[in-house]
Amino acid sequence: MSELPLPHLDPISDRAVFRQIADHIRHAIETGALSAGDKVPSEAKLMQHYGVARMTIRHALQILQGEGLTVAEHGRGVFVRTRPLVRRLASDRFARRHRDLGKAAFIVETEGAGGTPTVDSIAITEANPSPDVAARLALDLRELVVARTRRYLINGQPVEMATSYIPHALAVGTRVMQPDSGPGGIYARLEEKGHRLERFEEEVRARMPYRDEVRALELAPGVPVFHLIRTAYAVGGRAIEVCDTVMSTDAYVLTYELPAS
Amino acid sequence: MSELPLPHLDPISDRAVFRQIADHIRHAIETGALSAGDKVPSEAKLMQHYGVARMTIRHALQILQGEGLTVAEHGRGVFVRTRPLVRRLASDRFARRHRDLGKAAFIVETEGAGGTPTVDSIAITEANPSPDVAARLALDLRELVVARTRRYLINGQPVEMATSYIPHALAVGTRVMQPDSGPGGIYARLEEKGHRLERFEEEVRARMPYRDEVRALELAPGVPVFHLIRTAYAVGGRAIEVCDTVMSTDAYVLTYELPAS
DNA sequence: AAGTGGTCTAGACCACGAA
DNA sequence: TCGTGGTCTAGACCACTTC
Repeated sequence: MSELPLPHLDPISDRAVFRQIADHIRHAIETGALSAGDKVPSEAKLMQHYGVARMTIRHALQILQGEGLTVAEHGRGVFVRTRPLVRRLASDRFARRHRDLGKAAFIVETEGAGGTPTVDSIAITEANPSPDVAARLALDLRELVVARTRRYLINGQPVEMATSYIPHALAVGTRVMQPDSGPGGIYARLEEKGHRLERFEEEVRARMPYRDEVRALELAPGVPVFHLIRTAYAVGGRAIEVCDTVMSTDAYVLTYELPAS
Repeated sequence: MSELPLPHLDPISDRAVFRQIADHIRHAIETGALSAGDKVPSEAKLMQHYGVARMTIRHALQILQGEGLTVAEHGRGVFVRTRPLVRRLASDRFARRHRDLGKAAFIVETEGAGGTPTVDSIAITEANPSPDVAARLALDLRELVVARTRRYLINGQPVEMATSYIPHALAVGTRVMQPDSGPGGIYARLEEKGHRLERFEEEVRARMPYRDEVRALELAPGVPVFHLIRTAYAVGGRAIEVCDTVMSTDAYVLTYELPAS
């Protein structure tokens, strides 16, 4: 406690004790008295400092963890969270000129930013579409779609999980159904087959992650996820792919260009 | 408990008891056995059903609340959260054709969706820009900017808080500095002054809200916020406005159009 | 072994809401 | 008044990390 001067409880305030304690620690983080990676005083020390029961201290720490300000590490202590490398996604990231390089966009961008990219958990299946996917692709529920799932990592840290759905009729006989879809990715394969891409529509939501997302993205408590649903339209207006993506909001800033006219 | 059949604890599992209980209730919500607005069994009933201490039940309920699945109402009970009216923001929402109507975009859109729009907490101040705003507007830190802050509500429910920053030199002698900026809003005023808008750049982040945002937007626990920073560029490339917006992720889906070429 | 957080108990008193 | 959730206590035992 000698390192971190914390105030004492205000006996007059009707603010709950655990909230006051959370306020003190939050303030220390916001002012920089505790900075990223620093250890928060242990529960035992905080109990002694404030003269309250352990559950009260734990409640306060839980508030901060829910706000995404701290992480607890079993047996080591509670630490101020460090922010990972942030990846900026530009709205022209699917422009054709970025696709002719022969390398996937994710690889190029990550290496350009000085990180080491990895892609794993690649699974390719054929199944009937969900009602939502079917509606977006203007398909019947009994038609087949190819689902390509993969997980993206930067410096070994998972940041994004994505599943693409492509009508089976468009995928047959192409590398779309193989783990390595070839230079330029599946968009290049679809364009080779005569489906020239015209535009994409992207829906952006944010929410707290589900349990399996917490596991797959190794999310810290209190970190929301972006949920993107992108539909690719070919010239003529036909939807030829839907991509459903969940990404850590810690690792991404999305940027878009909006027209004025 | 007769209404909601919950399983009992698995004595073999090494999954923590409070997690198992949270799993059961979450499953009931996901399968629709409990739907939006329904009351979760009271703590007392859950204690009896599972034969555990009250703190264990509370811990389980806290997990669900942190996931944004439930809300507790003091003296009434714990309820499955209801989703509010969702507003979809299109990427052409600042196109000039939407501005010539004489009404603010927010009003038109909300009325079109059958809601009642309100704008309050309007504050207009002059001050030096923050380093971030100054950089985006290519201003010196000693120059003045006009800050317009307002809060938007739908059916009395706050959904969005926004602050616009405009270089003082562009705002003098216009209604930009008055609470009612006139038909078409501040963009129309800036264009009248000869600053024809060319494009907007929007940065999208998501995170857990700060305390003051929880208050101002009346956010339920476990609901993240979108944080948008939009910069407006005039023909010639000059940045003429920065708008900083915090919105409930519950109330919004953002949609963007991406070019393929 | 010592220190840390993770889980759980069995109570207490309080504040709020509905009847 | 009664049932509800909100706060808090004072312990217990366990699992993990560091030394």
